[in-house]
Amino acid sequence: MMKGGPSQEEIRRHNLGTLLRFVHLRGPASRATLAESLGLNRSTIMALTTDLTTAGLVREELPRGPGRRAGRPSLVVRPESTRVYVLAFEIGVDRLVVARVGLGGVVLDRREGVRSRDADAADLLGVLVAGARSLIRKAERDAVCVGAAVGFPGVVRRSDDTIMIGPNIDVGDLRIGDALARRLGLGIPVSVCNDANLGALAEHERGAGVNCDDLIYLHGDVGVGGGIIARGRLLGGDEGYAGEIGHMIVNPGGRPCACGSKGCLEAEVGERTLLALAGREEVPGRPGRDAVRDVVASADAGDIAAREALQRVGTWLGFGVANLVNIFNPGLVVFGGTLRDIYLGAAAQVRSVLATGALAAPRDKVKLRTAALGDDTTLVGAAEFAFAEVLADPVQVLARLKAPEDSPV
Amino acid sequence: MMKGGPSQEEIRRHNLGTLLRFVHLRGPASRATLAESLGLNRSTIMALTTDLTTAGLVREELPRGPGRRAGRPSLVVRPESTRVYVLAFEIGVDRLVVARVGLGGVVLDRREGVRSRDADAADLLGVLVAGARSLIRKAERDAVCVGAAVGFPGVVRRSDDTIMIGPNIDVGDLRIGDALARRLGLGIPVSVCNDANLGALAEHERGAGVNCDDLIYLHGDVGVGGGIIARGRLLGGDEGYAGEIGHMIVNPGGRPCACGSKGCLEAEVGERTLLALAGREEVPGRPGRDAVRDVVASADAGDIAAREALQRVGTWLGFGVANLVNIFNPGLVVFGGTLRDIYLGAAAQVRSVLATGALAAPRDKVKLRTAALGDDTTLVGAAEFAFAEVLADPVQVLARLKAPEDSPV
DNA sequence: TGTGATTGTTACCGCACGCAACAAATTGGG
DNA sequence: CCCAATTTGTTGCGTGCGGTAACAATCACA
Repeated sequence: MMKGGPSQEEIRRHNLGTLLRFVHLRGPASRATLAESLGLNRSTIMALTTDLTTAGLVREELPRGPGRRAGRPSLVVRPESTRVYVLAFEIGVDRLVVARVGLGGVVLDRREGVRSRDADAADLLGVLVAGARSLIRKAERDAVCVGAAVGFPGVVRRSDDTIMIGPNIDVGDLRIGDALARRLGLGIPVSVCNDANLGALAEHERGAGVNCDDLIYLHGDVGVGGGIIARGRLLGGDEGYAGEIGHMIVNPGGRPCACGSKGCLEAEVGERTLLALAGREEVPGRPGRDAVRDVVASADAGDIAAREALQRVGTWLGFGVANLVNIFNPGLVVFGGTLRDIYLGAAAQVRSVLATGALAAPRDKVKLRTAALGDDTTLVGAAEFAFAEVLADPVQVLARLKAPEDSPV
Repeated sequence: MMKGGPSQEEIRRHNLGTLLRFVHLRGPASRATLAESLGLNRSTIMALTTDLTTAGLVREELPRGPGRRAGRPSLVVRPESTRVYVLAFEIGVDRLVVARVGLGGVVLDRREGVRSRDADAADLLGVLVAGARSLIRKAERDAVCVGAAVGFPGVVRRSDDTIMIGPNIDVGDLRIGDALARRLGLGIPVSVCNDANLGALAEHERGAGVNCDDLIYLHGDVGVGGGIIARGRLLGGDEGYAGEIGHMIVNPGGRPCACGSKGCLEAEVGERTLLALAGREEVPGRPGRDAVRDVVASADAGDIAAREALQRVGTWLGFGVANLVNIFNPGLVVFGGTLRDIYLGAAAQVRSVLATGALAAPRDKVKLRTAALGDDTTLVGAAEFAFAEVLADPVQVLARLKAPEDSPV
């Protein structure tokens, strides 16, 4: 049923993780604040911060400037942002990004490049590896990489990080996580995760949903993806495929979708459909994002075709959101990627459909927002995903990384 | 952020709860089995069982008959099924049920009655209270009631158990949980929960989904409801409304639904629609369940209209399931209530639509099953819901119940 | 009847956290 | 400039929980 090991070690692990996560997500905090927030004793907080300091994960400093209250000033615990970092990769349909993200969520350095839609897997890997190496080279001498993750626009199996479908990027049978890990040679695994799932994670932890434990993130690119945060955690489902909201059938018998079905949300509100409805041609080599923005701008400027296209797309988006609201009762729905622009251009229509299509009770309190992290949702999500292991067991993970010669596993 | 209290007590609570839950769900088990399954030491298991025995929650006995292996026979820990029980209420559209369910999940005693569809809230409460009192009277002298819960076919807010909508049962502004608790006078709160949510819980813990931590339960009655189990826990959403799958719009612009929208799953596959499509009239006073069974039987016997009605309903059900599979990636979808009969009569159609409407990856391993608990899903779920508190903190809850005069809270 | 195997029982140990007392650092007032 | 009040760092000690090990109890089998 379950194996827990000695439970006292688990308490310690849990408390170390909670403390580290606190300063990672909410920034530097005084020991007093930590004791208050975590509900732990002063002495316990000291023991924990001492451990983390020894491990090199946090630093304790005297607060600068004059304290506002009387009494001995409390030591400020801050994450070692420059010494502890992860590699975050984003594989987009139109771009490739690699970033070095420090503990605390600071993007220390990044490399970004466009990607032509017919480039193959080998090109892709080469660019990512070269970018990562260059980032690592520029890092400080004593910096430690504690994780790495890739955001990918496709269906990814959780058990072995295998890409099952990559509708807009062909990677064949390649396990890009393993391939990247091998070629980087850092001795750390590279996770692969669906881009919209990562977006949900990012918006939940650092974006529009920091105060909401039940939210849905909808991401538009060439396709439409989604991620669900339930009870504060990303929903994976039985094999990690959960969140493929883009293939919810909102219009049975509607427009054909790349997945083989008809009337999927993706088929009705995707970039290509919007352009077609607005009477525009897809320009090869031009990022879809710009084209979508252009349609929204034209609609604002009075273009009838663009306006009708947006309204039509907004209607189907509204049906999709209504269904999600009924099924999940989220506190928040976040629109990212091209859906951000589409929502901004069709909010009234979306809300109108939602008003008739969703039950009053779950509809009453749900908020609709655009992604607060802009175009970095996937990247930030990948970084958070990569940090997950360290946050779950800070000391052990760091001990393993610092003595790679000794213990084989 | 969080308050945990002394962490060691939490460990104890957790282990006591885990042990009690084990024998509650999987039946009597030897100490040796428990030690193995929970990953705890013999001595720890002894300490835990001693606590639970003292509290009167379990009993330890020498195993009957000859043991099969050599060595000293291990004491068997079994739940005190007759001494510790909960009250489970089911408010159905056509029936009312009260049951006394013992720890371990045994239905010790029950009272069931039909309910006319125009009965009001006062009648309803009267019947339930009378039934419960009669059950309590017949119980043993030293039996302890440790919880109570009601399954209700409507939208229920979690924070205060208020019924927001009861489409087929009018209870006005009445908070039936509080009302029941007051009239029973047992000093224990009575929870109220959506019936299909409870069905999901029941099928997960004692039905078709015991080995599946990500499943969806679909329940058909007059309306259609649902419940989602994700990572082994019931999904509630922001306010507890999650699971209103019956109001997912599968057919935009389709049949009008009681909720005001059109083309909801409930409107397309509900009892009334099936009867209408099959050319049958609703007979006042006749339980819908029988009418649905009759249609399925007729279809099997060759009735063309019934067959076409089933096929049509099966198509929409298939679209609904396909969407759920794409969004959640469940390992299992369970059909209960009238949907059990409908699925049995239209399985081929449902699977056919699922095959084209869901992505290959999540579709590949999902299983479709009928409810293993038959018509008792809601009742069993209510019992499990009522047991939740004792299982979370066995000793404290029992201590509170045994000394109600002393501590005010 | 004796032997090996398995488990119940008990005393003891390590560990994590809370508590309380004391030292240190700061603010503010006389 | 000094002192009281306040807040926090630091340290030693106590409590409680689970693990370990040794011994006693009970079974199957030869």
